[in-house]
Amino acid sequence: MSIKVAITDDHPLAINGISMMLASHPDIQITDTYTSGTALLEGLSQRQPDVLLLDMLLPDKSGIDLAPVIIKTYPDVRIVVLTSLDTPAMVKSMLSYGCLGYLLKGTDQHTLIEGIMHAWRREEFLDPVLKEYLLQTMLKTDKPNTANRYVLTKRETQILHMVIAGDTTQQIAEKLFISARTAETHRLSILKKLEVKNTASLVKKAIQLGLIDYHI
Amino acid sequence: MSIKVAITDDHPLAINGISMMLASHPDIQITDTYTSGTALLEGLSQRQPDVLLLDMLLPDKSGIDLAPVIIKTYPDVRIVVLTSLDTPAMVKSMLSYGCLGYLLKGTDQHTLIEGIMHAWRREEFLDPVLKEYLLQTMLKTDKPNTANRYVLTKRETQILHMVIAGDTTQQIAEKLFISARTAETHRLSILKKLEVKNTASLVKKAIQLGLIDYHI
DNA sequence: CAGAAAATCCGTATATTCCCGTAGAATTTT
DNA sequence: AAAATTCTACGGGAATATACGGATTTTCTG
Repeated sequence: MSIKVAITDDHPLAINGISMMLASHPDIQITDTYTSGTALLEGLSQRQPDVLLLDMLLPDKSGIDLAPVIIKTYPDVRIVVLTSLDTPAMVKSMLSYGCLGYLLKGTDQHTLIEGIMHAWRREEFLDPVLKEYLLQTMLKTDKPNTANRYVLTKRETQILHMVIAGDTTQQIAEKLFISARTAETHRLSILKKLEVKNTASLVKKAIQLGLIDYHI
Repeated sequence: MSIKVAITDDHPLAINGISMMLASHPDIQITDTYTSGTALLEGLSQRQPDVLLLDMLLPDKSGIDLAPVIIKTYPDVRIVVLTSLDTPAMVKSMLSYGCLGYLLKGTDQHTLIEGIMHAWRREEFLDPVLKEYLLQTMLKTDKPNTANRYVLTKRETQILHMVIAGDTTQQIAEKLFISARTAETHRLSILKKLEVKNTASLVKKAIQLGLIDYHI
């Protein structure tokens, strides 16, 4: 038995660390490592691993965009999310897409291997630390069962980017050749979908969810 | 010659990776590893390394807050920032505080060791990738020499946090027992200091600068 | 202690965001 | 082809945020 594992993380340092943790295991074989979303998609078209360790924050595409595509195109690839992004909303989203595991980057060797093994057997597995944390969050909030996916439309995504770039509704309208009302409607839809009340929370949440690249 | 190196990163995985890269070097000795800002400060009060590898994003305190304190208290400790936060503003800030090196997490073994060596000799060292990138950014923007530190007062920082938490001016005023006008004035000061025009840009910039912790 | 910086307060005015709707056209899904 | 979703567009009104200018008290610092 040899489990083919691919790693996707924009930090070679992290890939290094993960590789070290897995190197000792006889049944695990690291076949590919990628540092960007495009590289990953390209590599997958060539050959598929059994288990894919996927980081959420990549330079080009976010994991939240990649996961659905990968699962649809390569249903045999089991995805284990391995990231530091640990908001409850994020975890829910990724699991609802069909990701099997969700590990935090602070995980230890034992948990990491356990996560990979579970995913390989197509069983769900959550980082124990995360499990505890989610439980606490659920207990504190009123709405326990909202499997929110935060799926924005193309237009909404486009406008979200412009909002975060600092454009006002008026400017957005001008740039997109639509009326300010329409731009406004989109902004409101985004606010509702992301369950926030104002622009400040919106920007924060969008960054939390990895919906946008906030660098530069 | 033995250089004592301490590592601070909230991800054990990253610490693992860094350790591996440095393990082979005969002159480098890893004396301490920390996963939080408080742990770091506590550890430093016991014993100080020659070189401190410091991540920007820590669970409790941000590197931008820690660096000035550490440099003031322990001037013998050379700080090398090792992070994925790579905005020009951020780099400028950290260097102006007295950090000697700035490396990206995507760095390779050779560069990492070079950075540590330079810092140990009290020489500045920038990741070559970052250098190139900064150059490009400088060429594109109009204002090349603004050594802006974005120093906010205590009150402003406090209010910035509340803004990003989603509070309105009114709510901030109520929570802090000040008039809405005052809260407003502070918000405007923050906008001016950070050179932005609206809340969306403010939140983004604050996160870029590492001024706030956007996790959870 | 003196001066500087910070925190507090206020008036007026405009700009922008947010909330409540409705509705036809285009696109995608079933 | 029918159903669902998305995109576009518009109105009225309330709430917030931004801009400009000025002023007093408190706190920090040399």
